Amino acid sequence: MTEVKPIAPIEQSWFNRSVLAVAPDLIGCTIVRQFPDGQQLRGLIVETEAYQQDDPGCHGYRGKTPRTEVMFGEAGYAYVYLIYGMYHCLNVVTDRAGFASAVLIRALQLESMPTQPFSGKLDRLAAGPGKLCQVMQIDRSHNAQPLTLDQAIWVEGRSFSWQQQFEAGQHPLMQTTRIGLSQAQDLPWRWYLKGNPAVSKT
DNA sequence: GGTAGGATTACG
DNA sequence: GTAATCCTACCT
Repeated sequence: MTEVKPIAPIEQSWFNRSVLAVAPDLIGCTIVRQFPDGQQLRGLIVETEAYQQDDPGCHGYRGKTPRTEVMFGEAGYAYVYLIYGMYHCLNVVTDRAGFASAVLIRALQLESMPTQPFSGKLDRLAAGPGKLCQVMQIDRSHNAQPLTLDQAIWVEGRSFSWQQQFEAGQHPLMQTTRIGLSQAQDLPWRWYLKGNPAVSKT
């Protein structure tokens, strides 16, 4: 369950496991957004949620549709969808092809200030799934893209020092219920770093 | 072709 | 509490 590859970037096979194993393991990993001009924006993952096909809260619960098709495919791809007509959410597809599952990335701790004029404190700029897509400029054009090094978005594993701190108990990992659902609210499939300012309060 | 509702957020 | 805002899925 806590098998972690400290090698960056993460390989496709690492995502090809149960979403319930990948979602907590993604905490402490880094999302890297590379822009066409070569600039990078990097953020540590501090909050995730797991969704899978047999779960009524999952978009894939009622079968494959054009929107959810990527969730049914190979692991290691981005699933990006629009919510409430105004915000995008970034998910990482996990597990085997044919079984819909993905990790929703809910909050990042940014490593540096983005060049775009965003207001507010750095540690709150990527607090929430909609905000992190705004600040990282992620939208549906990134849907179904592989999260590999040559792409606009990829994921890097935990650094050695972070993993050491984690094992020393300096980053308490909490598990609780998911946010904003009208179904399956009771499943404890949300993970976050205790005390991190980017994590949702509720 | 019409429409209800949603894995959100900021503001009062 | 509620508005902003529009795609998706599910009807007819």
